[in-house]
Amino acid sequence: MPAPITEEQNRLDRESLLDAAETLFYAHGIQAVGMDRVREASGLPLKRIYRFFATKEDLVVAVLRRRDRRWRESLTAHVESVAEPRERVLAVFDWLAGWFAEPGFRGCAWINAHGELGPSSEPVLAEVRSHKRAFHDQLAAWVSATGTPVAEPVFLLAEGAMVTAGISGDPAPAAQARAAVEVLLGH
Amino acid sequence: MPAPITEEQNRLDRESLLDAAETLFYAHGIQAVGMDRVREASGLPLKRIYRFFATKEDLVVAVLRRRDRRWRESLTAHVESVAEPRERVLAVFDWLAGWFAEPGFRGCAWINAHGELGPSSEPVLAEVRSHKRAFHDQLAAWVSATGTPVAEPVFLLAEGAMVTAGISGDPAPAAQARAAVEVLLGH
DNA sequence: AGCGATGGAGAACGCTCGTTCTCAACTTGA
DNA sequence: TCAAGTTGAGAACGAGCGTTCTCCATCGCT
Repeated sequence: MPAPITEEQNRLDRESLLDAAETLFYAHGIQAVGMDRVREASGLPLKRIYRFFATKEDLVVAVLRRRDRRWRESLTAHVESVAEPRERVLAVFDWLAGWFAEPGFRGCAWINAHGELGPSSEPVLAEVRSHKRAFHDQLAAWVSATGTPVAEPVFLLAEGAMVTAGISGDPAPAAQARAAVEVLLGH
Repeated sequence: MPAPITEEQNRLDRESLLDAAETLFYAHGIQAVGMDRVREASGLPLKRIYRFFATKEDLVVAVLRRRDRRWRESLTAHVESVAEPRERVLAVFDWLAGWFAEPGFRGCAWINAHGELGPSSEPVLAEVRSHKRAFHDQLAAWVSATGTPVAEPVFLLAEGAMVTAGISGDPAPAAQARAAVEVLLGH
């Protein structure tokens, strides 16, 4: 064996690749970003990229999957740092407010991916549904801990806030949704 | 002048073109549908299509604009056939339920277009924002007639229902949002 | 030192897209 | 009837895509 690549280097490069692809896809849309731009941004040769992921579609799914893990971990960490069940549910919307206000925020990556590839890519559609179901179930668990059966409307308010903030560029929907959730949870 | 086309024929063909484009764009996504497929479905020569709309982007904007007019007219007709203000607001969600249950429903065309072209087409982005603002303002007027200051959460519930029904394919979010609106409007 | 396999850089391929062009057929006014 | 100009059908073009291939430098091993 001649000039191998260490297992550790492989892992680092794979993360760089996912970093570059995620940033580009989120900022410009998936279909608008060619594999050449991913190569340029990641610094990896095309050959290596296609050894990690056999097709662009595989790369897209991997990006969404990693983003899902990180997104829900970040949300969970924020929410579960609060003790009281009712406050926990409200903390979801505080976290959303922070997300919406981040520079470069362009809406929910999964809603956007659904709009772009939902009709044409079965694996991407499955990944989007999986993410939304996971978020729904997590949120429903937090809501149910308050003893108030309002999981569905709270979820719809969160989704409405995401899509509206994404389109308008205004983070205000997070606070508006939060206020409505306070009412639904009872005073 | 040799072989002209009547003004009336022009109008009919233009509508056929918009019909074909709207159906295809909505079903398969905008970027996934080439101008050749629009030509085939509309039966119009490419030359004529480009005389109506100089670019595909112009066609997309025209499709969204006509759909916006029809969509809001249909909603308004349904809602304003009801007299009582509170019932009017609830009628919005009945209308949404009917829409979500239509065969071929694939979510909100504007949310989808935003996901596809929001980052890359300024005219499409403007059209999406214009539609959402118009819907918001109309809905807010209906809500404000009830004397209850809950226009924003009602709008977010509607948006959340649209995006969730679009991704899941399940029309249930309309009824869930309706139930929450009943609570917000007071019993 | 030399062999052989591997990696990187990017050219190349096949395809599809949006858009434009060619050209024969046709309609109409003189 | 004839000339003129518009129309329709589709070929053609240039660009960009995802993906694969070529080629050379590089390294480990005997």
